Amino acid sequence: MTTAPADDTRWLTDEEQRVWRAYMHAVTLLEDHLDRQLQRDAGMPHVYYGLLVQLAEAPQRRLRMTELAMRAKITRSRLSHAVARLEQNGWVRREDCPSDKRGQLAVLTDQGYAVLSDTAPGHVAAVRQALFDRLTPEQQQSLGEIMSIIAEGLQPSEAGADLPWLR
Amino acid sequence: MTTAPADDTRWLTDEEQRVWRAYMHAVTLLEDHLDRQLQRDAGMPHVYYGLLVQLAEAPQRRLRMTELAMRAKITRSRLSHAVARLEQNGWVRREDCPSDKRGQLAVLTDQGYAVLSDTAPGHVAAVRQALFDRLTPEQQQSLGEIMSIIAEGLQPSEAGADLPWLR
DNA sequence: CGATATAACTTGAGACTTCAAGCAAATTGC
DNA sequence: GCAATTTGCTTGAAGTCTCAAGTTATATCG
Repeated sequence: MTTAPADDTRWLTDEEQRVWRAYMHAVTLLEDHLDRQLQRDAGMPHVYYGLLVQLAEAPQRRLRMTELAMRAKITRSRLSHAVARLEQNGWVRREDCPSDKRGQLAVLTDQGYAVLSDTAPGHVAAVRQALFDRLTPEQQQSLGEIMSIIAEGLQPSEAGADLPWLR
Repeated sequence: MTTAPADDTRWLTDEEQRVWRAYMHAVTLLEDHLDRQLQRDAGMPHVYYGLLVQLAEAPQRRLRMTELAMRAKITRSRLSHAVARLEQNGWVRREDCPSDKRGQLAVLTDQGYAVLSDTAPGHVAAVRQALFDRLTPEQQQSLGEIMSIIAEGLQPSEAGADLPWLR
């Protein structure tokens, strides 16, 4: 005779299930919501918008490709394609890196900066309406702590994720 | 003379910025992480996996397309494409709805169920490792409450989002 | 009943992402 | 110094998602 296979999997409890589903629902709904908002008002998806924001904050409004990819938590490959598109829009420009001939700098153009200025208020409003306006200060703080923990755990002190050999 | 344009935008405070960025980082890192985990171990992205889970839980392991789309928080269109792919894998099958000739049922096949059985433990482990194992019970509860609030606010008591006229 | 509107779902094209592979420049290690 | 490795970034193809438009069936209503 055979014995039933041992199920030593620690399945999620009912309560954990509820938390996990609420998380998934909120996250997908919110990302969809912001994607639509920005596609409509700024003509680009949320990720691309985030790239412009990073550039706007950087000194000289420029960043090395790899640095930008790490800050935005996306792969280099994805960034390459994204910048190509943003370049076509005239919102970003590429420049050769003076110190490293392999390197490329993504530079926010004046036009790109203008788009950002025009659309940022609407975007902030959307974020407020969906998130901050609905949470108490305690919840906001709690959310920040929790998300920091999760993010930290997922970063092998690395962001590229283009690098399969790490992990 | 002209006056400077009034900036009545309620920008995010530094603290709000921190929360918002932590949120974005955690969410993108986690989704990427699970997408890779499932692509590697189950041969499908996270969303598709979620569809199989929904079907597995449904009575008769079948669901109307629209119902499935709502539960998974995706558009009907996206679901159509997804089911087409899952059908090719032999994990889902379409059936005509007996009561409504327009309707379609997505049915989880035995093969689909098997894939789920095989890969669920690994996936649960990944979720635990990334999320639950890192949070205190209080934080887990807090996360559940916060995410429920956000999700609720984003659902016009509707999930389709395919429906521009709502909104 | 018949016209009109609505609902369920699909389709195709274009945009975006991923993955593996590729190229060139910089770095490492004898 | 130079071969081997690593780093920085790009590319193309295949997969996925969005958006608008299309089809068929049901519901509404005068």
